[in-house]
Amino acid sequence: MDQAQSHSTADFKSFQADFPHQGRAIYETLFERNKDRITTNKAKFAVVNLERIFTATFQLTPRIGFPVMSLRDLSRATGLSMGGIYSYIESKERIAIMVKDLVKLVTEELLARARGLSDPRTALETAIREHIYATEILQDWFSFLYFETRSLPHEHQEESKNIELKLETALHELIDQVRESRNIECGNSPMIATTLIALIQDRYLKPWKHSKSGESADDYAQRVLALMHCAIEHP
Amino acid sequence: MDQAQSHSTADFKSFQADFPHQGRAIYETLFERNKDRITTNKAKFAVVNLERIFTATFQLTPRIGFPVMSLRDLSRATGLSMGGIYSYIESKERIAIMVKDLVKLVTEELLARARGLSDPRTALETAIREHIYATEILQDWFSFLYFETRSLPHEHQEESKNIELKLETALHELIDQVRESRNIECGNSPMIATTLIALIQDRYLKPWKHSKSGESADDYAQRVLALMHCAIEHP
DNA sequence: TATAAAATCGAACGAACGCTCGCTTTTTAT
DNA sequence: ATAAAAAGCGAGCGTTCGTTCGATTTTATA
Repeated sequence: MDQAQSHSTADFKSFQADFPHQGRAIYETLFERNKDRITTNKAKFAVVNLERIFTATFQLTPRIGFPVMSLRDLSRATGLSMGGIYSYIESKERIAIMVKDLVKLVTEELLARARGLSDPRTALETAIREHIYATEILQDWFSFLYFETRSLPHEHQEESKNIELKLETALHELIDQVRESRNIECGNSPMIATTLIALIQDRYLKPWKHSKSGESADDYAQRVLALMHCAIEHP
Repeated sequence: MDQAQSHSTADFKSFQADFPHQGRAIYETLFERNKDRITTNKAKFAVVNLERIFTATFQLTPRIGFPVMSLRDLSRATGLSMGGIYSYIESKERIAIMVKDLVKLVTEELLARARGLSDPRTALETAIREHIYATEILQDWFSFLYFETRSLPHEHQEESKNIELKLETALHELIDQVRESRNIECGNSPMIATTLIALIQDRYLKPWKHSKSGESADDYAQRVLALMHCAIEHP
């Protein structure tokens, strides 16, 4: 119990200290969840090579886009042969599907934890703050999914949109709960939820804008929350 | 004078009535601006075929992305042969560059007009409202540029980002002017400008979200402006 | 250290790509 | 109506793509 909730802390540093989806743990997760599609059996090999594959993908795609990245590019950037790569993916598009899978997993875990908090205001703030923190750590993954959703097979494309729609609905409901507890009535909760998601995304989608200012994730989260409370309280 | 300012009106319908970049006029502009690259001489042919090419592009790319759209796809969707298409574009990537060009033209025109208004509050509101209206009319163009900027040659990629950066700077300065005139001091103007752009973009980038609610451009603009004034006045 | 198993390799394959160019059809002008 | 000019065509070019599979190297086991 204590452990399961241990990283619902309020600043980035302590979030990062307990956040499970970082470093090689990501690739252990990926390996476990795709064991049947991967011909290599030993985690020892899989983890290091999956890391190579995704690191190279995130290095190549922001400049040129996923469809333009060829497996020869990927082979060069990973140091693996084409055949080597294909013992970890059954097809090129599987790379994109695995990214979608991890982003979905992380988003749902964070949302579930926030929803578990009893106080609506704390739940709402935690949901937003932790999404900003998680997308800071997993920027490459979230950014890739946003821009490359079009490269996914149709059913996975729909699933990718649903990740966002579910989060938006959850935020909108939490906002309504906060307002109820304070007897504020206003119909613009969906608009505020849209704004919040747009701001969370803006930060990880436009590093060329945000990294220039150098604002920390903590400061950004604080600004987003301030704007949110302003909008909630002055309808 | 009167005529030059004639479409700075406050609702979508009257904006649309005077907005020049609509229908075949777009393709006349495109033809004029690319005459030297287009082997066809007569506007009569160019306008109808450019329209076919861009209509087909905007029909194909949202599902599959620009790099995956082949010229054979485009040939099928336009009814033109491959050779026919190549008398209007010198290369596939020129399609994307022409989109960037038009979006840049429209954005700069709107911004210049808004800046020309003397009252800061009116200027700020006009800039935002008209951007929402213009992106409603030219949704395909703005959406294409956002997602396919990666397919552009490097220098055009930079230019595409600069369109957004210039708009953001302009909005942030206008917000400061509004605050000055009311003696409100606060350092979060850049954050509000970021929010405004994120909200304008959200609407044209996610039709699968916004068209569901059926909210009109007028209503959306009203909500965005309300949120903005709330944020400006309660620092 | 020998041997079986697992992991890795990369040349080769058919398909599809962007683009060209000699030809045909349509339009314009006399 | 006829000739010259413009527009449109599409098979074919060289290249590159994602993917495969028999050969080779590395690892695990005894």
